[in-house]
Amino acid sequence: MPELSKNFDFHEAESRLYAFWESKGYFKPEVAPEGAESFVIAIPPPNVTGALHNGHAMFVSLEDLMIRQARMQGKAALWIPGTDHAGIATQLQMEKMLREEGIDRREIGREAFLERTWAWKEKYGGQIQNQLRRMGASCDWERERFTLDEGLSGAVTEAFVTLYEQGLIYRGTRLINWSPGLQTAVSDLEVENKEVDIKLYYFNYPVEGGESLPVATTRPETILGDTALAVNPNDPRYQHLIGKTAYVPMLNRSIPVIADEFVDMEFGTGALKITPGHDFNDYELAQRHGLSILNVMNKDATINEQGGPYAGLDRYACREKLWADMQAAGMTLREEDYHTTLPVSQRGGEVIEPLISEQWFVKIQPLADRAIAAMRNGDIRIVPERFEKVYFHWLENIQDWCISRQLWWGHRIPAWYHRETGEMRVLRAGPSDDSGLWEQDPDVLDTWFSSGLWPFSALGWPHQTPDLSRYYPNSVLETGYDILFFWVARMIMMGLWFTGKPPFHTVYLHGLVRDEQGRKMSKTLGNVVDPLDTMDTYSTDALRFTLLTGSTPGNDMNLAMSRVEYSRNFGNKLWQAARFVQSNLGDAELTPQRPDPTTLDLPERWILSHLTELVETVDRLFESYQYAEAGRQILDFVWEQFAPIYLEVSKHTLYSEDEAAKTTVRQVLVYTLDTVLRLLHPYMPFITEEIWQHMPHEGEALCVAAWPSSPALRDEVAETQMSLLVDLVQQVRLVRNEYNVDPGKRLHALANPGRLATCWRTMATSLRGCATLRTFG
RNA sequence: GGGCGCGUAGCUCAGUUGGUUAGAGCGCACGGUUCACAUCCGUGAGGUCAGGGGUUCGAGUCCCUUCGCGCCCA
Repeated sequence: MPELSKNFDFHEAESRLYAFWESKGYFKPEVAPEGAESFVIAIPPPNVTGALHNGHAMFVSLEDLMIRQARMQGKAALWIPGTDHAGIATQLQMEKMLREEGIDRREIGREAFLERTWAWKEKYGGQIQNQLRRMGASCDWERERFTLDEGLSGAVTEAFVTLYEQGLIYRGTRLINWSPGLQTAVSDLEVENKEVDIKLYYFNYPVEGGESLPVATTRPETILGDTALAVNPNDPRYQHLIGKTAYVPMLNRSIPVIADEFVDMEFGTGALKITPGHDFNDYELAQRHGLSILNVMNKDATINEQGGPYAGLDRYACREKLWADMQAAGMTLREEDYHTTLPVSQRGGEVIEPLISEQWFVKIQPLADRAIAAMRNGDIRIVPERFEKVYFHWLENIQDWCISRQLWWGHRIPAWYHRETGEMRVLRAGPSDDSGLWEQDPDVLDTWFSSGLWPFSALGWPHQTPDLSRYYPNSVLETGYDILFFWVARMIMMGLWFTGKPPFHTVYLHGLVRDEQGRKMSKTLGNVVDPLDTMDTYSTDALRFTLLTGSTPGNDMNLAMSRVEYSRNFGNKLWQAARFVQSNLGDAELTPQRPDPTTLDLPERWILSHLTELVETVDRLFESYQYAEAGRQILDFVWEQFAPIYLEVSKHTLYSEDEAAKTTVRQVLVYTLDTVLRLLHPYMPFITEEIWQHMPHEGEALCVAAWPSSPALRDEVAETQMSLLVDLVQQVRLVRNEYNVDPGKRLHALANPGRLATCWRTMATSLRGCATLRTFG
């Protein structure tokens, strides 16, 4: 067996070992015995345009840990890799690149745009996969999928048409969230609320008979779309105006004054202008009262012809001009500073405009009901549990899902319209007649519609493939809590609906990776830590171990480089311990078998007792997903017990002439190190594999070696006796320190061991070594 | 407005059925070059576990409350 080098050259080893594993097919579930229980994770598919960031590093570390442990347990472990076409994100990136060439996408048209995007994807879309490989991700790359590939597109069509046939997808004209920057509808979830300081504008709304009603608004431009005024029926101030006619400022359009209890008498002036075409509350109120709905805005948020003289103005320009005109007309009262939240686009950041528009929706309640039930009856659970409450709250108050997007990059909606008759058909295969009169809906689907199918579409659904029957349902779904609604809840809804089974039994949610001060990493703040740099400096194993031991489920983690450095140092400690073991094995043929308990002396009984405890603790912690604590326990064992105590004590025997004792100690060293390497492999796959290959081992690779079972060598007597000895060493060191004795100087020590005399006598030599004593007795 | 999380040493974090004297790393101070490791070893300083109240033989841990920070939902 070649000697271990003085230090671990991780740069060289990482790529070599990864290539070795992959070429051997270890990442494929087929390495497990036929009929083995399966363990399946579908990767949260990164954006195809993406580059590795710490969020990816976190999920890779966790999922690879789970997969590697399952593989070692003999399960058919399958981690399905893939990428997401990420509609909006990718299209924006492509548009930007075109702009840099001076091209507007509309100039080249849809076909050419898609062609270029595909070409770009083929050329550059692969970098994230290679970065996942660098992280050590043991995915089955032969099963890699892309959400826009043929199979998955088929799944999307099947899902869409099925829901349509079931009456759960409909097309309708409704008030939706419109992103003027992206020029598309977005779902509720893609709208974020941002706190802002703006103005609240007070003015007099003219009412018939020369009267007026004072009203306040934050968006004066919406006045143009008012179709009613509302007051609270119990408000004595405005009783006399109910039922009268008011006149829209500057347009003089007649609108009614109505009464509705919804109006808050305390807020503003206690009177409300109703703009059903541009406000969700007003829209509902208008439905209740049968008010007309007026749209005064174009898709680019300029005012349309309904705005009369203001037509063509941008919404904010209109706000100023209209207000100025009203001031000139003496209708305004005052402007107040006002703190509130505004809806902004998750992607573009611009203010979202509620707009009346014809879109496709999923009638989601029936799907949500099943998703609620599956969580309630325990078919699915979330780690940590508290997120179940969040999940229930969202599903119990869910709104229909707007799934159409006015983009080009995505799954085109499988609906066709007849140019002449206007007839619409929703079809799996497109119109059968080639009259050329059928035109496909130009819109594409929300990216999350296809991601929602991922756990089964990635396995071949709707076809009953062998993979689908073998690996669905998946086992665990691991991702960040920030996409619990976007992705997790939707996978559960879709999975239950289309397959009748929960797509996985456990959802593990991790937190955000923040910078050392707990700030979100962002390019503008300049505090982004590139995991590729971290791996270059400290190794992949160090980054993984840090992420895995530094975070608890559902909680954010502040990533401190000092911790990564410490993890790197831990790897070195393990490496050096392995070098010591290796260099003291002699010529004997050894295997990593459990040592024969009858041959063991105190130190051996002691270390194996702690090893027993470690294996059992790690197992228990793994079962409850406490990977951080488990990792720290392994580190503690190596750094507090195995290396500083057992290795030191073992020298006494190893450097002696007692061949039988030497064989026992070597056996214990090999066995203990082997067990530690197995436990640690899911955390630090590279360094553990490298050491393992250089130690006596059975089998081809640690990657596919068996997960350790408990040696069942707990020995409390040995633990107690040994800890007394360890204390003794510590006391001697303390005394030396206190009296400033040269650490190299050998001392004479006297002790009265009482009934521990025998035990102490056997240990005398070891103790002399640890405490640098000349004599001890 | 409703819900959730966090607050433990200067900094980053552990501490999951309540149980000895609250732990670790980094940093700091002091001391160490022979035989695995300076990516190391030894010794040490440093904490009203955010504040207050309660339950208990016993609370960092459970309950109530206040304050601060953050997140989600409306």
